[in-house]
Amino acid sequence: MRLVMMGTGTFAEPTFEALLASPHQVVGLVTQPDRPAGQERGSTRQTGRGMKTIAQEHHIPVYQPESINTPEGVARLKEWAPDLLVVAAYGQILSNDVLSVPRHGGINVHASLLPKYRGAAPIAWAIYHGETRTGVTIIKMSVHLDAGDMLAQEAIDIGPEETAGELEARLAPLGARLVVRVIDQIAAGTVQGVKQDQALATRAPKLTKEHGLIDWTRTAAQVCNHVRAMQPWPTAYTFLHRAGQPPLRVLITRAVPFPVRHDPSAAPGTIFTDSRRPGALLVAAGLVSPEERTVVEVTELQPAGKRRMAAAEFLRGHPPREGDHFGPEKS
RNA sequence: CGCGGCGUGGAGCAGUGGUAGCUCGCCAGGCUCAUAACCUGGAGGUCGCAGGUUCAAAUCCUGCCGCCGCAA
Repeated sequence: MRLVMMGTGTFAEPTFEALLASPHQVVGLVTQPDRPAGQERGSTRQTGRGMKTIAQEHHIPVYQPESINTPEGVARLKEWAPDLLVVAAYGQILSNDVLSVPRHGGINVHASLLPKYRGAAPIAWAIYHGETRTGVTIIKMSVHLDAGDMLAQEAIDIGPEETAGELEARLAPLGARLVVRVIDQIAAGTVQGVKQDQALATRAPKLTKEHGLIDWTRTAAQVCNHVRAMQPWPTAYTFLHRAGQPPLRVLITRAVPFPVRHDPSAAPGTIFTDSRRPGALLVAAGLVSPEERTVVEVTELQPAGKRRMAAAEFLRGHPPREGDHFGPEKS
């Protein structure tokens, strides 16, 4: 079959490479336009090789429209005369006109166990809500977001300390395997779809920076899920409040629940240490019962303008004083 | 020329014109049944680099290099 790949980012790469390795013919790549890429900064942010680079290595034509849902976009797709669109983390909703171009329409690789977590950030929201199991679903695309019939699904466990970035890295190859299987079935005419149960559908909206703000009144487990879910982007953050000093923005990059029973009268966000845990930065979190307040151990963080550091290092320069606490910018 | 923060002994920080300091680590010794323990002594910095202002600069000014955050 003649395939057009539509996708952006590291999640799409394994799928793209699997298509290229398959007997099917990849006739084009549609990906997001190049955004003005900031300065190179030594740090190795680029985990993937880039969809565009992969396409060029295989001499696949690339199309990067601001919107694919224009007459021009549809025309370009028609020129490629695809039998099927394969979509993974493309970032644009496809119009009916676009989906009507190929005779088999489009299929989407979605990183959740649909119908749960429909939307742009299924991995992060699954972790945020404390799920212990998630997976990949291949769906027939329809005009309604992530609501089409399910063509294949496979589940995996989520590690107790696994971040969204780590989980994505495991889900991407899983999706690539599934999608190739589904394409073979479509080609053979043996594919079978299963309707989604609308009643079980939940939303996983696109993340923004504001989603990173930590609410210390939630329980320790919830705060830690939040931290994992926001990693590596947009990253959980809070503000360090000290007497006589302006709030210091602090990114929290790793945190685990610390199983101690803690004084319920201590306010959420209060910073303290414990002799049983030398070098540990502990933060009071929300109540789980009137008698028990849970505690978060922050193990890695990044103060504004500084590099990422272990909690023990941070404590040397910021020894906790009475009244120091984490919280929103104003408190 | 997108905006901003920062570069001070091995680590993290304070110090904004006048003898370079704190916490941790390290070395030596002491104390203790014991403790992220405590006590004593010690090593380790040309305060990113180069100019300038000044009697005097980590501290003010200019340029450069490097690191980081935001915005994309």
